[in-house]
Amino acid sequence: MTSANTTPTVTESAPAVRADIVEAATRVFSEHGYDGASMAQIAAEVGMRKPSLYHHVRKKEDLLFAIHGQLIDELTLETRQAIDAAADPAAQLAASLRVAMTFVSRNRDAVTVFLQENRAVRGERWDEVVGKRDAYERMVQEILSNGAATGAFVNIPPKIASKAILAMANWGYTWFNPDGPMSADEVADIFARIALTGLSKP
Amino acid sequence: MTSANTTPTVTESAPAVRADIVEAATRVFSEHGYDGASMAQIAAEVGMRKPSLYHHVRKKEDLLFAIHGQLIDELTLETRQAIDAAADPAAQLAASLRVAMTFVSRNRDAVTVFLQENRAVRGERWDEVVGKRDAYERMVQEILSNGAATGAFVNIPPKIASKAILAMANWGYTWFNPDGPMSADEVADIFARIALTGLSKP
DNA sequence: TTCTACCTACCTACCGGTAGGTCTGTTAGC
DNA sequence: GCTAACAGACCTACCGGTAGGTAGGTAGAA
Repeated sequence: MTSANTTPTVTESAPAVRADIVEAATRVFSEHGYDGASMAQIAAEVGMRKPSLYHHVRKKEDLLFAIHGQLIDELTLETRQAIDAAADPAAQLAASLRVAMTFVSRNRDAVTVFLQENRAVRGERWDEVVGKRDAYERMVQEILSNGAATGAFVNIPPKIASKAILAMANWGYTWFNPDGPMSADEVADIFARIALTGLSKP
Repeated sequence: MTSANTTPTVTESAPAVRADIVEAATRVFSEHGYDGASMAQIAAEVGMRKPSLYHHVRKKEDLLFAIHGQLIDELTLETRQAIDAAADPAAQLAASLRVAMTFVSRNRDAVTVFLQENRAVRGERWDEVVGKRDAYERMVQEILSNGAATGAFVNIPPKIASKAILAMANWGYTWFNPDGPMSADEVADIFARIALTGLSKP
């Protein structure tokens, strides 16, 4: 049994097919952008005609919504687990960066869509996703303020510092190549080194 | 007399009007994305009808091209000057970050287009822009390898480290608000602190 | 029979871009 | 100084094409 939708915005149907469609949409959106992609392209990727898509999906926007929701849920879960398993703020920060970087590496297309196609992410319908996105960022901010409280980190506004740290991992979607010379873990360790040393007290 | 174009890819006409159009396109592309934006919207922003636009611009793509070219030229120039005016690698790195961050702050729309709309940036026509973009990044990489050579910085692959550093500034386009509580300079100084400490030897 | 999953055919809206005309200010010839 | 030609800048009307989405039908499984 595949996972049920948290918000069933879409006509229920064979969940496996729907997952295939979302996956195909992820690839097509990533390559052509949300506006540049056509439903016909997505349909072709799944091996059906455009109108058949509408048997499983109500609107084009639903696909974008599904991609965003799925991604932020998975990333939040993985990060939460990594944080809980780490001993102190420094280890938590390193673990979060590692999760983020490997996540970007493993889900390049989805991350590309998530970070690049948020123009359409507006209005009531999206508040849920935006809220989760903020909650994710708050997890990182909390590590930073805990670290500042215990004296592990220098006293820098967590809202700004979190931007710097997440930027490193997020930006990976523009350049990181999983088949390149370095693994996501190796890159993450370098970034963690910069971040941890950069935030440590002199 | 206003400045002549470095590459006259577009029908010459009153240069001031053309500049207005590029500026309008920057706003509209930034808000709706390249594919989501229409020539009619851009025309309306300048106060004319769509067909009149084509008196000044040959194709929609020319506008994107103009935005990219203009931005990378300005950013490169400003960064070059800042680097040349700084004494040592550490100061150069801080200065570059400051230039990048204030640039993002001053040209949010253009930077948004530059960083977000590069799907269409392919083919012969764009090689020039891509080359300049790489050259910009190489400037930063050089600071890092110089710093590693003089012993100011720890020995981290400059290609990776430059990604981390540029990420901080670039990512600013997604969140930084010039009317917010902190100035671009203040944020840049924080980032520089993280980067410099993060790269310094233990 | 009824439901699911798919199809062909089609609708409306809008896109980038063109054709071709008009208005206006500048210049040339007398 | 007057007029005729010209060119730049803009317009309305329109084209071919494609987009998202719908109508309505069919084949097969239960």
